[in-house]
Amino acid sequence: MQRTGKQIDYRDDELEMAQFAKALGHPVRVKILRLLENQACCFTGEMTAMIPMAQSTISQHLKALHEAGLIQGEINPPRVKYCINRENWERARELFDQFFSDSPSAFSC
Amino acid sequence: MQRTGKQIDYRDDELEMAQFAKALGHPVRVKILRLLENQACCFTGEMTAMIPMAQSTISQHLKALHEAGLIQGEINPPRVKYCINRENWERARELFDQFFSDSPSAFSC
DNA sequence: TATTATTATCGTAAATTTACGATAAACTAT
DNA sequence: ATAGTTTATCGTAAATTTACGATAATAATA
Repeated sequence: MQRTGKQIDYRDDELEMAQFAKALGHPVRVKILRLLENQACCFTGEMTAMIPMAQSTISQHLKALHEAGLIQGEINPPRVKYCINRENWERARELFDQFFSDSPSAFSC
Repeated sequence: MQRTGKQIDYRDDELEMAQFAKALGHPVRVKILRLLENQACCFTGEMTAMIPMAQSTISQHLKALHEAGLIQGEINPPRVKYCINRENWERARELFDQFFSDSPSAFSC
């Protein structure tokens, strides 16, 4: 909560990882990304039709994914077409891949 | 928040993904896992020495990682030796790998 | 201009997360 | 038994997240 002045020196990739992971840390956001991955839909409305949640809540989750950089929106009035952000998606893949594979020695502890 | 009776039918792997991701969703937990990955340390005390956070806070984060299944603790009185949980680590790797690589078509949207 | 359709934002309440210090618990060693 | 060491848990306060309904914003269309 950062109530003290103490600052922890995180590495850039630690912060990046955590940010991407945080965005993936809710099942509905995972579901949304899967839908976009499979091109099952792209417009916000299609998601709100498939997921029984208030439209405002979906929009909020889309915002979170957008702010994390995992998706991008293209205005196509009056609708918005969402897509996966190719560049950051690759970056996230890279980070997770490195993170999980980087450590053959870790299990002998 | 689940204040309504509405239940969303998440797939098992969506829930699993989200849970692992949530555990990875804080930089200090990423750092802790990296330390364990690199075998830079194993005992709780070594982490509290390296990370300028209250011992109770570190312990709380360790609990979160433990509950997510990413680490396991072995009591070695009066200390506790933490290690990465091999089985779940593999599972997480698999899930993230699938998730990120499963979709060559997603970018043409 | 008024209407319609789609999406974002606002205001909110409840739940959860995060951080801390203090304390308890568990086990050794004296 | 007592003291010391290490770690978990408790109690807490502040921040953030999550969900909702209501409303605003935007642009096409009638």
